[in-house]
Amino acid sequence: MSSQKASALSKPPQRRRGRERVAALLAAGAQVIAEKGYDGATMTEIAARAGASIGSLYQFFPTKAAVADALLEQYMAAVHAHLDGIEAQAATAPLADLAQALCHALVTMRAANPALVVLIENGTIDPAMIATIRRAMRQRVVAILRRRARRMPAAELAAMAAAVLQMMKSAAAMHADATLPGRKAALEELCRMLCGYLQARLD
Amino acid sequence: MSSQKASALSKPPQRRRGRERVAALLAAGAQVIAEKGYDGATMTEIAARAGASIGSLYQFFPTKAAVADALLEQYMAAVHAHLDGIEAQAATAPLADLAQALCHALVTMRAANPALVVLIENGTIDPAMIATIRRAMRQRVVAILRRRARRMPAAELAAMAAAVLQMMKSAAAMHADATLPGRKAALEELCRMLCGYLQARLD
Amino acid sequence: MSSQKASALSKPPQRRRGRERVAALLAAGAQVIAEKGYDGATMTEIAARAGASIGSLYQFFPTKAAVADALLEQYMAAVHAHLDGIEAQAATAPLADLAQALCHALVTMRAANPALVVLIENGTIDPAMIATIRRAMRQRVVAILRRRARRMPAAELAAMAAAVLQMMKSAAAMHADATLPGRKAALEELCRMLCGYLQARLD
Amino acid sequence: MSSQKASALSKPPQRRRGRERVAALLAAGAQVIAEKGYDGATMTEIAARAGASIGSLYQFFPTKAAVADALLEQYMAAVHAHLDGIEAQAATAPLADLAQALCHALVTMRAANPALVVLIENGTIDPAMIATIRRAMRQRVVAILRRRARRMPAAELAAMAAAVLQMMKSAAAMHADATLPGRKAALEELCRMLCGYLQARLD
DNA sequence: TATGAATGAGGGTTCATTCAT
DNA sequence: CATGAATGAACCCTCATTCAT
Repeated sequence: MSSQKASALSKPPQRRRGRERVAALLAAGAQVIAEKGYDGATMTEIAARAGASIGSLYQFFPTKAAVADALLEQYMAAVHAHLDGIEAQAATAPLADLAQALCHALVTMRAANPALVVLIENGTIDPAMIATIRRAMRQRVVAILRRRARRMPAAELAAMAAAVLQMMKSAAAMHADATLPGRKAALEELCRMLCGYLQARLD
Repeated sequence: MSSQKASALSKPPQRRRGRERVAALLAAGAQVIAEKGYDGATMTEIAARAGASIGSLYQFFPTKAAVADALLEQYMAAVHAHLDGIEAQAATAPLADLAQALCHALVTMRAANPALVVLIENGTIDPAMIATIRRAMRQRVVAILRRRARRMPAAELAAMAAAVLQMMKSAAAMHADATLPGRKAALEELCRMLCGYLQARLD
Repeated sequence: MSSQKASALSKPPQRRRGRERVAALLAAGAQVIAEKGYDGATMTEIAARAGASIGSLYQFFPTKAAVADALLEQYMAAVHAHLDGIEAQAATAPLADLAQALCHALVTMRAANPALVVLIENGTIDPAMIATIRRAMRQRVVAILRRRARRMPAAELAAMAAAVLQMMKSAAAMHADATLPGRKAALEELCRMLCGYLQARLD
Repeated sequence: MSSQKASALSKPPQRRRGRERVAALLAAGAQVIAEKGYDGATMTEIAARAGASIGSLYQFFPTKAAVADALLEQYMAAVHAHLDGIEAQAATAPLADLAQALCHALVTMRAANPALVVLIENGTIDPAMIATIRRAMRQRVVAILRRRARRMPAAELAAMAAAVLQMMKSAAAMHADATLPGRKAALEELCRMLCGYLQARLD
């Protein structure tokens, strides 16, 4: 979003005290946004929930969008770390396990960061940034799949990856829907579908 | 509340002029909400885009939420009509065609009613209403699948339906993502996955 | 309020149907105003409660204020009729009875027309009209008292009347205060005070 | 809610600037409400008349009602302080003086705080709160009277107090009615009535 | 004449953001 | 740096009143 290198922070904090503040503010931001959505979240409440004043909040995040950006950054780092783990085992693990791992990946992330979806799904965030995020995600899945399909043409791989990624999102969505009866069985069903697909396409 | 079908309208229009207004307002509402999301949409803009005054809008829709409700109602009617068609052919059509039909179902609906997703996905709408809608959708898919799996136990059918429904949503989401390169191929891939799954489970 | 002779009606209704309408509208107006106050009352609700359309309401009352004026007129007629009765007996009745009658006068009126006070007390109504009403009331009380104090100087009589009028209002206010414990006893106390005063001054 | 006294303020001001603002806002609120009534008073106008922006007003008063509540609180404090003075002398002062003091009490208060009556009389304010206020007032008058009627039974005392309180209100109302000719004489008449009553009942 | 629809100024309230201490 | 206060555009919604059928 910013033209600078990365972080959405206006001035990265120098002292320890500052770093703690930022962490608290981000945590509060995640909470509030998860509860009320991006539009519903107020800077005032975020600050309050972090035990800070609005002034303090604005010291570190010059904009409401900056809070969201920072959260997104943080989240994406976690997601990528998680995918690193899967990629490392992708070449050797049984396909069934790979399917499981993929299905669980976003489930875990979403459960841990309920604000994630709100930020990505809702149209409020800069579309360019979500496009970037999506592209990165696809590339990660491509990389994972390539471990099992060394010579598949790039286009085909890309299509597969897009499909698989959707499955991963589906799993997360399903897991998050508390009103769904038999949620566990349904998740397994989804996983089975993915597994069958992978077997058909990769073996 | 009323003995009639329900409708979010405060006072259903009685003159022709009124009925036209309501239609225009609803269309405008769909447009604006699709463009800017529920929170981003403004009653003032909806009215303006319908060529009506703000007072006119409120004459028929007592609340911003009422506009959303009315849209949802309208959309769900369309979706159900569409699913009726699929259900009618479910027993006889080849599985591949069924898979196709399912994948296309929400794609079509979403393309025709871009506001739908905004309303269902964003947390702003009454959760109870969404739960109801979801339940209805699941039942529809269950009904469709049952035509091909007459004796499958209910629980198993339900799990399958949930998975299939997610695929339908995935297809719609994919179709809507303009930034996805090779979107057509990816959609086919998704459809293939669903088809393979149905064959494995229903035949 | 209007420069015409009297009634606040825009066009006094000619047919019976019309007269019934006006009566219903006025009754509805009284109800709504009593419940929600003048500002809180809406023309729409008044019309609805009378089973009429706003259009219809405006046909007879060109303005919200016109409704109030008409009610006031109606009320004042009733009050004056009531005072007529008291005046007729003022010369002969025992002082205690006179005190009683005076105390009850506004109590009765207020109970029968709860909108009265709202209209007179709240500053929303044309002050000139209230002034007129108050003057008339004072003159009525003066007339009543004069029956028992034939030669009292006018100024003294006026002062007495003003005081007595306040007692009458006090009684009505007390009677209307549902939260007052021992309301009945308190009212009697008030009446006793008035009685004592009348005896001291008139005998 | 807070452990402190209560106050209708959302966030009690902490800086001097804030405290001054609140005072100015309250004063403006009193003015505007006195002039136009509670419903007629506008938050915008209150803010403007205090030389503040509308946001500033809402910083301290979360609601229009909160302004009224704060005023009421302030007024009642003043009234009670005034009654303290009367109560202190109630035991020793001549009855005529006591009557005078009582008659003047609300006259003074009302003259100093014209918004008081508007708030108490008009039905717009939370009825529970006025009930509370009324009860408190009655108890104060009871306490005053008890100084002169040590063994009067509670019920009788209560009835007397209610009557006396009405007299106090009547005096204030009379004093406020600019259209009343011979207002001074009328007030004296009222005072005389009260005095006579007290002599009859307390001596 | 009766009715439903149309209008739009105005009201209360919110909130991102900026300032002064 | 921290904090509380200030600002005002914008929002949702109401309602007296006027029109057209």
